[in-house]
Amino acid sequence: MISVEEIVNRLREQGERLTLQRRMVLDVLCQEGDHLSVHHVQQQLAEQGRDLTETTIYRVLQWLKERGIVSQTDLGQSGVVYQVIGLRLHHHLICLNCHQEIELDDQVMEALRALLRRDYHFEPRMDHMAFFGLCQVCQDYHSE
Amino acid sequence: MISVEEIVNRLREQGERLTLQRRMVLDVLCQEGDHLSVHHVQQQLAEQGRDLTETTIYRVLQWLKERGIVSQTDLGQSGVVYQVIGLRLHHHLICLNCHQEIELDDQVMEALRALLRRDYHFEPRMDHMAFFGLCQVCQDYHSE
DNA sequence: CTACATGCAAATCCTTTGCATCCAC
DNA sequence: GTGGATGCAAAGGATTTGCATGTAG
Repeated sequence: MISVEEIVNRLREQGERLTLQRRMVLDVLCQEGDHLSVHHVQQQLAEQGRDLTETTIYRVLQWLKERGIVSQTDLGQSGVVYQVIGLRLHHHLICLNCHQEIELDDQVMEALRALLRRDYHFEPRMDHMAFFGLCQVCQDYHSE
Repeated sequence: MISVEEIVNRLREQGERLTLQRRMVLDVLCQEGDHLSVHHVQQQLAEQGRDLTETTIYRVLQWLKERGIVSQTDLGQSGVVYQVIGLRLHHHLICLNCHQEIELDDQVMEALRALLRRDYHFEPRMDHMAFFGLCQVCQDYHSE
């Protein structure tokens, strides 16, 4: 489990500047955990009476992403979402037809990761992927 | 190898309406093959003295995508590109740091495709993927 | 003939930028 | 004190929409 304290300490050790706004965004990310959009982060904070500009949220999330703290995922119709890396590691299968989102265990990525490391000397950052295709129901329907 | 004729015939058999504009977009996609953006398609056509509105290009590409004729890929910094599926099948590794793009043989996707089909009854449409991470040079640099 | 596709202009959505002010270290 | 972060307003870019007109089947 990952806590805000843990992340803050890690960043401080790296000599990063910890502002109130950065802590606020991290708070929400750790509380909510899943699939937070920029707008969603702002809403959550507003409900707690803590206001942040969208601009700042974009900048903080970008900053966290560059430091490997959060992942950024484009879920297609559901937009772009952010998530603390390591907090409930998983991925998604998204149906192009009915837009159903199926959750995918991280384990399925291991073989591909290993292959990319070994054969391409590439260090993948596949922390929250979205794969598109057709779910079983829509496959059957399409082939009728 | 896939030709415009072949695609047009396939669509006609499905009862799709074949307009001049749709043929024009298909022409460019089959001629150029690789990584065509909406803007790029428009430019290519303009050079041949054949003008199309961006709106129409968006609509045609969307239409082709829904019918499984073209793939749509977000390459990150390099934007969104389209490509005829089956025409030089490949994928990309993209460095988050230096933005280098490494080409990836389609073969590496087979195991994951098989797993998604078998364990999730999901028919993946992974025809032109982009995976992000760090290339060897940037890994070494980052760890200094 | 008719339903569907296109062109144009305008709207919309998401994200970034410039610049003055503020604050963490 | 000072460099970097924030807030605000405005710009930017990509994509979508409404509606009149055109055209494939």
